[in-house]
Amino acid sequence: MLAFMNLKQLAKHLNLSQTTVSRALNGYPEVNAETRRRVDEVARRVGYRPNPHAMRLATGRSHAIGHVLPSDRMLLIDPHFSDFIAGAGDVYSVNGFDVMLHVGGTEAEETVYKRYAQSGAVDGVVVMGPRLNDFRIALLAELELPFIVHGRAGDLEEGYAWLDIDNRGAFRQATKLLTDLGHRRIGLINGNEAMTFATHRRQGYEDALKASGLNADPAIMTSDAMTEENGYLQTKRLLSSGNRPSALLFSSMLFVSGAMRAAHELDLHIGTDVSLIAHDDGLPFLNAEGLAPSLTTVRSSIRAAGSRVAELLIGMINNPEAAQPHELWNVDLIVR
Amino acid sequence: MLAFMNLKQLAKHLNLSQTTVSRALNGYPEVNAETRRRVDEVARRVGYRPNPHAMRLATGRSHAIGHVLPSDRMLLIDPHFSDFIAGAGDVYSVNGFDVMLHVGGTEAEETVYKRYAQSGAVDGVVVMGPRLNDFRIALLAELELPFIVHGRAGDLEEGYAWLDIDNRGAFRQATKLLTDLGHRRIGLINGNEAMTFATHRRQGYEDALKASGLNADPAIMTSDAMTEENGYLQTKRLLSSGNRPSALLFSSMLFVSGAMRAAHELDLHIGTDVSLIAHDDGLPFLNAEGLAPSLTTVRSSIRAAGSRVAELLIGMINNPEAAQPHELWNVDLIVR
DNA sequence: GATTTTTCCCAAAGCGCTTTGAATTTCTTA
DNA sequence: TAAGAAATTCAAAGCGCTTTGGGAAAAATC
Repeated sequence: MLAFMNLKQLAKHLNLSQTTVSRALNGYPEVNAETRRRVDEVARRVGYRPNPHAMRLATGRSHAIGHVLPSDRMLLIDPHFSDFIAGAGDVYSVNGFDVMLHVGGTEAEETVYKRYAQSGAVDGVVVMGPRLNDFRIALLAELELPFIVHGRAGDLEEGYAWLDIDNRGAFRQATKLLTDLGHRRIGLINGNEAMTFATHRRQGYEDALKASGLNADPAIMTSDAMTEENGYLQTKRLLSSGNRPSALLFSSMLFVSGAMRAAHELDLHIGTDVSLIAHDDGLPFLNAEGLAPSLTTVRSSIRAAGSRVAELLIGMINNPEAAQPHELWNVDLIVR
Repeated sequence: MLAFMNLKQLAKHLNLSQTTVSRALNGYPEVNAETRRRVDEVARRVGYRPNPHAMRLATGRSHAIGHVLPSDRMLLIDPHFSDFIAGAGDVYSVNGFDVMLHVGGTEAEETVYKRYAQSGAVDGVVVMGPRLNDFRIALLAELELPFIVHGRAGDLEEGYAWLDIDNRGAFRQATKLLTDLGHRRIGLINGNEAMTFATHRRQGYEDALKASGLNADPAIMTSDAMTEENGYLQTKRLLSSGNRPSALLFSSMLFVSGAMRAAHELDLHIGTDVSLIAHDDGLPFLNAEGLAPSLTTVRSSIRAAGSRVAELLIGMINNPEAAQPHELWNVDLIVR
């Protein structure tokens, strides 16, 4: 069992030239069907694997996708990330792509992208957690490195590929559901509004309030990192204020964990004293269905988004001429 | 500004041979100090970056570390993972290593490791979430791919490098604290015991019970994926049983979220009706300090473990002759 | 001053793959 | 049946770097 055979040896073994073997293996047309069969069979039998570094050097393609996580703490550690990458990773590996992950460190994020572009270390990158006017978009466009954004950079929708969920629509719907139920004072516990998804959610919320002739009250709108603790703190603050909201809208299930804790502490009953609706990314360790009283959610699997983003990016890499994909996903309002 | 200059061009630009330039850049001794200075300076000025693929092909070293996540769902999506990798990633990037992440997909885990070993795609790998007699350890040893295990494979402690926390000691201590306080019936909500860390924790728990002349009662010991929902379900089950435990021990803060929900629902007051102690991995989105009533924990930062594991592995790669590192970390019992 | 060392640098040979350009062989067509 | 076309195959030239095996110049030794 010659585990570490290289092309040259394999070719000799087959009494063929490297050229022919290489072509046979890579599916080029100019090779006899019978020859190809032989090559494939022997290659499989001896367990031949082309050396990826040599392949990369020769082709200039790396068959790797870059994910760069800002050194900025909050995004990095975000559990939403691991679920996204779980979805994407699946697609990558099926398509023979590796993931190059870059986390924090001293090297500036910008430098990492430049290095990637210059060296061909990756064939493309995924931009996660875009901000308003995110600098990465301009940078990557200039570097001519194929990339796709999970989310959008503010209102900018052209000039780059993206996949986003309709955060604005989702929160509009959710808020409308509450106003239709008669709620007049609805709090919003949002994620950090430096991120566009949070901005969009606030806009949806405001849309719906306005449609009902209500004004958004900044006193009951918050914008913070999505942690259990912040969910607790903000909920407690809002629910213990004099003019307390009768319903709360959350940008993450992580908030909800904390919120329930706060509600219980204040002896407020969820569903009667205060209504809760949350955005549910489908994080597997935090299941909305399991909550009692069951929670109404706007649900969109972040994992599914990861898969699709990966597919789209691979498509862009394989076919650079095609138009930049833009996908806006509807979000399911699940009334419970 | 010639951003995409290669060695040849750089050498010509400097009126030197590629050899000399390469050596100057890589810190070899046989080059004149002044020459080296010139090379360094010009290289920096023109922004020269060696092509990593060429480098890898020539040296056979990839400057990348592999992390392979089993397709098995529960580990993969585990938020503990993202915090571990956050710690490791920092160290990698400081040392010029990339992370190769492989997630699920159709390719068998074993095949991935073989491919890595054969092709030199990575210089080493990190094994996460080891199980009793984990097959990866034998495999990687046979493949002669440097690797380090975060945790241990059951009682096997030799023959591979590892870093683990003293789970057994931690749970022994935590349990002892409870028995010292007079608790006689203590429940254990553990992670999946296929993982060694969970087994170790149970053993520590049993050690302490035995030391107090108590018997472990399987009826109040559970072993499940560490999710909020399981924490809720198991806590509810245990606390609504006839002979309910007066204290509960949790393997994860995720469990605790659910547990608090369950306790509130049952109208049991935490701290008086039932005492809680949990293992706290220091996940940033789930802060034990923020909990009220504040929670006693055995705490060990999974992120710090990630950093240290990365350091150790890089050390092993740079110095293959050295002895395999074994590190057992004490866990802090934080009484609140 | 001649010889040996040391210092510094270079040309050229890989690393293992893809791809170009050309050479065979086989098949068509006139 | 000879010439042109099509089908296959090959030798060789890269891709951009490291590293081996010398050499020339400078320094040290006798």
